[in-house]
Amino acid sequence: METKERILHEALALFSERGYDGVSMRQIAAAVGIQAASLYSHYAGKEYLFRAILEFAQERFAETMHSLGLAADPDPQSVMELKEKDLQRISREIFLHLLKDPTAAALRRLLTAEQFRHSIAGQTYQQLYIESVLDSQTRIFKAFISAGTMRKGDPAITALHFYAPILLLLNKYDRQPEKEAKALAALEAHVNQFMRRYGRKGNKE
Amino acid sequence: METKERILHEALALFSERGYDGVSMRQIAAAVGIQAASLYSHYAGKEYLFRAILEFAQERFAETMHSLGLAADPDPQSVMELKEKDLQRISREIFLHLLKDPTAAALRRLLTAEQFRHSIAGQTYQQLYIESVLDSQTRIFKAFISAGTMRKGDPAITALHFYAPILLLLNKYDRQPEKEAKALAALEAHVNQFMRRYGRKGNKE
DNA sequence: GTCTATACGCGGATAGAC
DNA sequence: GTCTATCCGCGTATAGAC
Repeated sequence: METKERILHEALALFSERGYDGVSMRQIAAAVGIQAASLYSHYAGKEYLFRAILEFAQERFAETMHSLGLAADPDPQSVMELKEKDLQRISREIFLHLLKDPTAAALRRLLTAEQFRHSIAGQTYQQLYIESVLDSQTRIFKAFISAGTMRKGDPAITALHFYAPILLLLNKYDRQPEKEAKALAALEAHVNQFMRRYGRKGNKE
Repeated sequence: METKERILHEALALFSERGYDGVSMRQIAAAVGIQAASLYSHYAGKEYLFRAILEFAQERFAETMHSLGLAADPDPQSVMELKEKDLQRISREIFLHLLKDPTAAALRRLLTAEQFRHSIAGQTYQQLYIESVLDSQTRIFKAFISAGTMRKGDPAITALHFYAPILLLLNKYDRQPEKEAKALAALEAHVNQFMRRYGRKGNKE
């Protein structure tokens, strides 16, 4: 990996643990194994390094969503082909990814922590972890409702009901890595109860 | 207000905007109108001041919950007397309080931002904004389900379905104070759809 | 591109007078 | 309890040699 990339990853790891102001350029350089002055050959300053991390976050997030079949600009056809069981798979995959993938978890923590201090970080956090996911889910549920797979209801609120608990569980189990099994059980219980309440078959209850 | 209290409130306001490491003791002193050295007559150091804020957060939160009829250690009788319509009122009141009350909003933002850096802040965040609320709501829904007011289902998951969207909406509209009306409309739509899905009368759909 | 050396301000904190 | 004065380390960043 090139030095510039190594700097970005080491900085991300440190920032996500101690915050932007809690990490010095010297410490980042030490983690990379170079002198602090050398960082300035790659990034014009600490702020520029931080912005590069924000851009990296957006790229990574888009890639992840795409690989899970949740592109920001999806093929309408592919949305129609999604089934209810895909929701179980997708929610589980996205949950584990955001919880355990070191880079994804570091980015999420960093954006969460810095959202109020740097307006760009706030916008990025909002865009990635709230709006883009809700939009994506809203499209899916709209298709489900049209197709009769799900009960009628505002698709945006339905997406909120599906996604918000996932985000809260992520938050809750973030600091308790030893309870991963419990986290997954809670996630599954959430999705199951959601299906019973929102799915067509749920009316039998 | 005593100097010690003024220090705590000014520090809270500054920390919540710029973070713990983003605010110096000199800046806090300037906001209060004294010299930095004088702060040490009230708090032994920056860390001690921060911990005092965390303790204050717990007290304030408990008071707020109590005034909304959501004590941490509730009278079982009072829980039974809650009605469905109380949910609308409570959710609206707690939402507006956490969103707009300056002290409550500052505490929430500060704890959100610092949760990964100071383990005590992380515990406090988790305790206040996740566990205590979910526990409280779980008790209420358990009572509702027993009383037949609500459909059967895991009360803990039901609480998750009720509270998680509120927390997400709080997060979403935190940086958009001009959209308060929209935020309240979304909150009401959430609670309404929740009622239709979970309430007894919802079966008619 | 990386190094050493260095500039210079600001950080938390303390001493001691009033 | 508040002030002035001060300590000293660490922060970001630059200059210039290799």
